[in-house]
Amino acid sequence: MTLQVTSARAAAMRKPKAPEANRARILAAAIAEFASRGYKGASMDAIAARTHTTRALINYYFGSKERLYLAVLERVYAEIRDAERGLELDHLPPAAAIRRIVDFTYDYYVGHEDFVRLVVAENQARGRHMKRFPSLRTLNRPIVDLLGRVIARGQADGDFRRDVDPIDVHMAIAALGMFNVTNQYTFGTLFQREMGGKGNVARRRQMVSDLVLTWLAESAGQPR
Amino acid sequence: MTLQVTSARAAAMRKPKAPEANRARILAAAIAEFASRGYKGASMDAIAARTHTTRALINYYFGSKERLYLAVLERVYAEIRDAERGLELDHLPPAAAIRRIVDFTYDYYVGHEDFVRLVVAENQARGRHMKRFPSLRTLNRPIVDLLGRVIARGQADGDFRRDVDPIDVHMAIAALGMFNVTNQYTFGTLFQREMGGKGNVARRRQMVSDLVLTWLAESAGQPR
Amino acid sequence: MTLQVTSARAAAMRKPKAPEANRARILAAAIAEFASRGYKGASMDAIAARTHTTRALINYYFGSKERLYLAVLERVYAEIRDAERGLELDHLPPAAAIRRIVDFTYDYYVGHEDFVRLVVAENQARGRHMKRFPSLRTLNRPIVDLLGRVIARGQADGDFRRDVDPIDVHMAIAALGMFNVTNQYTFGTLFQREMGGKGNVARRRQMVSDLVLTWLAESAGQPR
Amino acid sequence: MTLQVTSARAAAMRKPKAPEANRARILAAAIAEFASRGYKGASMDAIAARTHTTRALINYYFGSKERLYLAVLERVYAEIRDAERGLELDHLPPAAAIRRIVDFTYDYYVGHEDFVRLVVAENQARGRHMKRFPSLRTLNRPIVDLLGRVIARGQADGDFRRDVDPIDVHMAIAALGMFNVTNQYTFGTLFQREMGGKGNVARRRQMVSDLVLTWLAESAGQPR
DNA sequence: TATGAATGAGATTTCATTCAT
DNA sequence: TATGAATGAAATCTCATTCAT
Repeated sequence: MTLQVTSARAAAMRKPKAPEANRARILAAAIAEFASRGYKGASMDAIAARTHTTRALINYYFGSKERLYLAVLERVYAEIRDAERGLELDHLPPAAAIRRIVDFTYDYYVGHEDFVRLVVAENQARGRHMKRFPSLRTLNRPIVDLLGRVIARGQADGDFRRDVDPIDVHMAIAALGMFNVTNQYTFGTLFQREMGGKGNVARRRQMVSDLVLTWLAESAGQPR
Repeated sequence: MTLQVTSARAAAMRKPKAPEANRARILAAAIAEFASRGYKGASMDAIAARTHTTRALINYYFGSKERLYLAVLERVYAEIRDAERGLELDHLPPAAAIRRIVDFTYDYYVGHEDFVRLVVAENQARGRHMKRFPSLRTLNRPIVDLLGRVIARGQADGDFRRDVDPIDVHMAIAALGMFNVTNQYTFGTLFQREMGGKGNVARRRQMVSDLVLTWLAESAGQPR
Repeated sequence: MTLQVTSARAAAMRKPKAPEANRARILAAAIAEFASRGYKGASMDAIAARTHTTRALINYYFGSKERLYLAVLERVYAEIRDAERGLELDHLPPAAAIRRIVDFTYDYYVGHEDFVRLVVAENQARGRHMKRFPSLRTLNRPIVDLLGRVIARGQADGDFRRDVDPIDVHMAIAALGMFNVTNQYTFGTLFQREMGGKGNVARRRQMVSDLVLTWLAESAGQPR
Repeated sequence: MTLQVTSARAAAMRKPKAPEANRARILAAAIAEFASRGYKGASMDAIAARTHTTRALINYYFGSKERLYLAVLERVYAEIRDAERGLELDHLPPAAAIRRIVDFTYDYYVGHEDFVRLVVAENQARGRHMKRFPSLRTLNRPIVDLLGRVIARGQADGDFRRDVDPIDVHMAIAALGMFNVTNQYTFGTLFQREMGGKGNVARRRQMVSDLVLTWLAESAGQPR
């Protein structure tokens, strides 16, 4: 930013300091910055400042602001996929497994606001980047398969209704969990409700399980 | 930019054409622009161009970009409150009234993406404007009172469970309805689901009613 | 500034509230504003705000920003001329009369910073307005005649040197008095001296008299 | 202004030509511009035009208009300090040394109107920048020490009065010298006097020496 | 591999002035 | 006599990107 006038600059001495580490630090800073300010609001300079590098270096590593943003999206989706893969549900009865999935999802959103904000930002951008870059289109999510297996077990037990699409269930869980984070400011202000990670998180989270489980249990075992 | 000295400039014809109409057109264009691009991304020039006016005129009317944005927020919240007030539910049985509320809310979001996007943008900005301007903090919403009355009737009939907070119910309805719009791009792409106003809207909307009603009906009439 | 949209505006009722009083208030506000911020820095809006009028009205009264500024200059020079005319010196011995002139001038500058600032601003503008408008060029100042008479009396008494130009004396008095006001910020900061109306004003003022009187007295009564 | 989307812009040839020279040219142009038009009146564009660079480059070098202005102030004060340091007075008798100081100061102001105008402008701004930036507050000036030594020698010889504060003497010299430059337009017009570098500069300058020296000599050698 | 230098586009805001009424 | 409406011209600052080294 500031210019230092060195009359005779020594162009020779350069200190190549672990490019991978640099890259990782830039990516972490970019996640925070894009999550915090959105794509347009994010500043390459701010990211450079957070990492003690320069705009030029970031462009050198990632090519452009947009490609950096893509790397960010890829990273946060990879992380949630990894986390979902860690869920062990097979030893749980179906209803308990559903509660486990809901709790995991709800808590993940509460604990990873950056992820939530990035997803929202991408939607506000109408999925522009996701559309243009195939690498982001193929990201599927383990959570749907897990849900599918649990639901099947519940149906086999006669505890869950029969006409259930796992994606619908995931949508409901995600919607209820995300709203707690995404709309915390307007909803909290308008209705005097603590939201996000504040207030009675456990209670709000349990309501999500209850909603899903009562719906799954309805008419189960009855001819339709 | 240019340094040439325009000593005496000839000001061209002015046509003062109905200031109210101008103001209204500017506000409408601002709603679209802010909803489409967010606060930072929105351009005063774009709004001026959409309305065949100038940046200076917009500042003359609204004072600054921020105040224009506030006028936008106030307007869209006023509109949804007005719409909610138009709901007539007293002649409907409780369960039907709930369905009516859900349908109304769901359809309002689908039909007013601008509103949804503005709410999301304000949340992404961490409610900065809502915090700073008292006029936006006092906006309450009729929907909660309506819900409260319907729930009370259902409880009186013994059809709804007893421990129900209307704000919780509104939160669930809003969450499920908003997600359909707010996350349509990422969710739609990742799980190959048509979202927003596309695909089987009625089916997704009905699932919301079902979720809420099965939850409301649970344990009703039983001692707790 | 703000726009109030009155659907059907009553163009009839106007309240003509003493145009002269308005004009005077505007002029007073303009003196303060131009003195405070300089010609370029002064804002027509600020003047309008100080007087609860509008930019348009000011232009209506004075024609333009420049003509308003001219009226300001004329006014403040008229005021100092009037004040100078009030000086009664004939009954004082020459040396005392000189002290009286110095004190008056010094105190006038200290008590009328607006005047001083306007004079400085006009000089910073290289006398542009004074040059262009004849009405400002003819402003002479009674102080020089007063000084001339006092000096003549002192010379007649043999107390003052012979080769004295009253304008030179006025220049010295004005320079020493103005500097106290005009350079108070830089000089005060750089040399830790209270200046302007602060600190030991009487002492600084007396040094001016002393300087002038010792100079006037030098070689007096001696053949040259 | 224009809304057209320049998707991929072809950046033209750049010629990085000696950053130090650029910086120096910008600073020189800034001195002239700020001195000529004051802080507010100065235009970054004008400075850019004078140096065949761009506003953006100036911001790149100096950060902002204000910081550029600070660099200007620092520079001109550094220059006068350097010039003052060059004065050699020890071989001169006290009275002659005083004349030398007066002549130097008077001529410096006449020959460096930019410096004088910048000092005046900063005072008109009420020392805002000097206050805010510590680097400008610590600027002291060698001239006061020089004066102090000369005065002490004169007192030791019994030629100068005893109760003398060198800062007071400098104030008088500066006031009389600056007035010749700062008020040249109004004073010259009102009293038909050539001022600044015009007219009988030597005569006006000598009057300053005379004033100071007669005052310094007064009561010298007498018990007080 | 890395970076300082440089740039052009774009964004908001201020402001004096003018016109129709 | 007075004013609301409207405007064009500046002015500053930010920013992503690129080039030469």
